[in-house]
Amino acid sequence: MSTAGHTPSTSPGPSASRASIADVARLAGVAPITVSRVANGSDSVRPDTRQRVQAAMDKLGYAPNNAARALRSGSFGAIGLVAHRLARTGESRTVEGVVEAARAQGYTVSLVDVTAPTSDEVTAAARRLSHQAIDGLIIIRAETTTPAILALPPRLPVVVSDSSLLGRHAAVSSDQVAGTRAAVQHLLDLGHPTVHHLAGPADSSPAVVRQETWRDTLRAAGRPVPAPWQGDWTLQSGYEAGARVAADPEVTAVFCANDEMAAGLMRSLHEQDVAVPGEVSVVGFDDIPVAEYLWPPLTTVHQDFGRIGAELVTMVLDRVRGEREQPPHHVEVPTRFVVRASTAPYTPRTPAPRH
Amino acid sequence: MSTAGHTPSTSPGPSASRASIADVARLAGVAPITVSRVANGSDSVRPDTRQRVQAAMDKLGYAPNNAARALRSGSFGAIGLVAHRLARTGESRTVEGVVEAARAQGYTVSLVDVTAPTSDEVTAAARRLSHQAIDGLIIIRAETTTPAILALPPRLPVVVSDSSLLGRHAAVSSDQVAGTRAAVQHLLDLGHPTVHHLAGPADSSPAVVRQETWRDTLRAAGRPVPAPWQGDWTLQSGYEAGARVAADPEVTAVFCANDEMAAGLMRSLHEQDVAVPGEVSVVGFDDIPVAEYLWPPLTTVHQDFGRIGAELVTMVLDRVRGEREQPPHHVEVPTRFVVRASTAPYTPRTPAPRH
DNA sequence: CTGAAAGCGCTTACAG
DNA sequence: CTGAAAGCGCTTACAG
Repeated sequence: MSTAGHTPSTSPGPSASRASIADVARLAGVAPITVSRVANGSDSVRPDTRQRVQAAMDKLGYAPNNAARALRSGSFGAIGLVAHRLARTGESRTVEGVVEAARAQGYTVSLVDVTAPTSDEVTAAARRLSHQAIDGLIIIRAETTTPAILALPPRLPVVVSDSSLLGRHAAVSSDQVAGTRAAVQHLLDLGHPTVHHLAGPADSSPAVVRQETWRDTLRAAGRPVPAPWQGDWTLQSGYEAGARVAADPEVTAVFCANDEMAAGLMRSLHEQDVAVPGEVSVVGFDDIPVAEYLWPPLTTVHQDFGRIGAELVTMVLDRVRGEREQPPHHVEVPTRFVVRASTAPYTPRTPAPRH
Repeated sequence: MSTAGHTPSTSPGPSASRASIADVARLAGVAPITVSRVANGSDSVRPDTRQRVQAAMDKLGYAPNNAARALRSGSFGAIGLVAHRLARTGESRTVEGVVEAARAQGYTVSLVDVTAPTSDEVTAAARRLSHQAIDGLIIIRAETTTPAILALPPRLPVVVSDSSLLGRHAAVSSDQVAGTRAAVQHLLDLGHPTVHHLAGPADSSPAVVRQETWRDTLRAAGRPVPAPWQGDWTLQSGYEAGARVAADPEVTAVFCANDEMAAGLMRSLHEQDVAVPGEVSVVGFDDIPVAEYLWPPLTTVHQDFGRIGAELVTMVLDRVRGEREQPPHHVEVPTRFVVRASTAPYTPRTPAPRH
């Protein structure tokens, strides 16, 4: 390792001190504005001039200073992104979708996370980002159910992926209602007398939508609505719910508000020798990559997070480029119900306790 | 929804047109420089002046223009981050660690992804980011085994989390060697005659390190070294390897280069009625959140991605703040071997094919 | 503790 | 097709 930095640091490519537009202009024998035109791909430069400037840029390793460019032009080539707990599957896949779509449009993404999805935190994060020189802002899953008023910088185009802010901001969200309905109906069609629900946190708007739709679907079918169990999205909370499922032989079908809780639940049932799907059918939500490889493979509602990310970018850049402010509108990305092996036709459970 | 935008858009907080430092100075009756000092928290402002300026800033909803600030001061308050396939567990957890640590230091993160971790792609991404006005650059897992020369902008502090660039750039990485050794030794200690290996892609440097260490550990113990199987990190490739494991009764212990492949492998073995760990012990690498909730719970090597992210930020900001260029150094984050239920003492497998 | 002047590096009008 | 001038909004020296 000590042999590494041996040769003097004259790197092969760009020169050591950062070249400015004036340096390039001097070397090429033109005015700075001409360099600017070449750097920005303007048509109105003679081919030989362009070539001379290009050669000078290459020789000096010129890279335009984006701060200066942004200061003058008012456009930054960057989209701000506020996220919460971004290592979670849905979040990270959405971020990936945003970053890929942004790159395709020539934008980078400025990322800030919040420790809690409260409107204060989100507002502070947005403000920090707007200081960072961004053209538009995407907020991923503020998730709060209180329709918070975000005190965002004026004139900053904003798009959110949280349905709780619908009507107030432009939004992109999954069609949770259709997905939930398909999941619950699937279990009813298999003959289960009713469907139990392991819910997400009560302050999460997607969790609330899923719970309400589960309840409405049962009611529409004239089935009893059991009290839902309260989870918090984590594998651990699904695991803990397993004890209650195992203990109650009336429970033969469980709709979980996400795949992680379904995975935790299934593991708990395995440990207690309750057969899935022989005795209890389990359905998840999200279709995380591992869902297909759980044991048994999980029946779930697929969300297309990548497309949500791409739609968010499309919407925010539409607003960045559009002259006038557009009315808040809403794009709903379809979900897809995926039947695998964690659900089976109803059979009554043997009420005897096991060990 | 049509009732939403009813009240005229005089938002309660900031005024409609963006206020500059001159506007604030005029309102507060001070010079622009004084506003600058207040905005930057300088000590040398009298409390009453500060208060007057603060009031004016609040009234006008003033937010400093970061482009102008950056242009003048040469500091941008942003760290560039190049990532590949960032929705994967290790990547997204590392990104989260980076973003959290950066926020704690008052920095935002400018994120760009590459479609392939080649040196050309990474170089192009770094160049795009350097145009974006960043103070330093973090490259997550370039992953290539060819010690590529990245043509990075001069004077830009760079830290990578790829051990293949060690000695060339400052780096943070997991202690893969210790983790792998612990995993293989654990299986040998359980009495298995040898340990098979489901490897990661050959062009990935962590995959190569894990494979080499697996081989060295077997050799050091005087055990035969079976030909490794080739995977590609995906659940699917683990699942496919399952057919070979099931078909060969000599295989009683498999060290997988990551948890996803281990999960795919275990599902395949379940389907073929090969008992885990009764007949085949399985070990993974990474300790993804679901690992503990797989069936059976997966024995694996825990990597602390969050800490890797934090160390990356510490190192790059050290270089941003330091006057002189420091010699490339290397931080190795410890791994931790976690024994769960997918491994068991050796028993010979029944060679007969089943049902 | 406060300020007048200069300039960071670029691009927007305006000329020619 | 090319350029001289002005200025985007801030902060760095330098005074006082």
